[in-house]
Amino acid sequence: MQFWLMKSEPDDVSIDDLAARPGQTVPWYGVRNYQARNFMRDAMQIGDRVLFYHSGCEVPGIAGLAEVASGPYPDASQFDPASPYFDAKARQEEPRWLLVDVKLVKKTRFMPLTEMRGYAGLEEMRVLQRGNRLSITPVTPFEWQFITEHL
DNA sequence: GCCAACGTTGGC
DNA sequence: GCCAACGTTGGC
Repeated sequence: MQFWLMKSEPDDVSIDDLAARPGQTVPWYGVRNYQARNFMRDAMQIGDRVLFYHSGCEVPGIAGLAEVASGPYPDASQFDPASPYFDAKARQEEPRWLLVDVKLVKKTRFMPLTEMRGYAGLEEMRVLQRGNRLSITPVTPFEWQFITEHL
């Protein structure tokens, strides 16, 4: 079992969007970074736990807990010219971009990024490192336990 | 809106 | 294969 942090822009998909559809899975579409794609393709397992993080918004931070609900499969938005995630170089027979389904475990208390930065225990956390832009980052078991205990 | 950081592109 | 230019992310 591994742990991850996955960023979503709430204007796109928010924790409340997931909470409004209990039990349903959502495809984690739109990842267009190879490192993040490779985490989904090569490392994630069904049942892995996920910190659902709101980014690119007024108050960024952790909004809930989710879990990986599928293996990797092609992200349909890469083939859709109407989508902002369209990739003209992607081929149906050789998709570039993959995704996994995620499902909400629970909406939690909101833990702002500023609070996360205040915990000495989270100093090493990948998402808090300077210049980090990866939308999917691994979380250590210690960090997972620390955060869930403080939610 | 600004800007630091980083990834990608493309000319050579 | 190098690297400058450019685009994007994302916090502030």
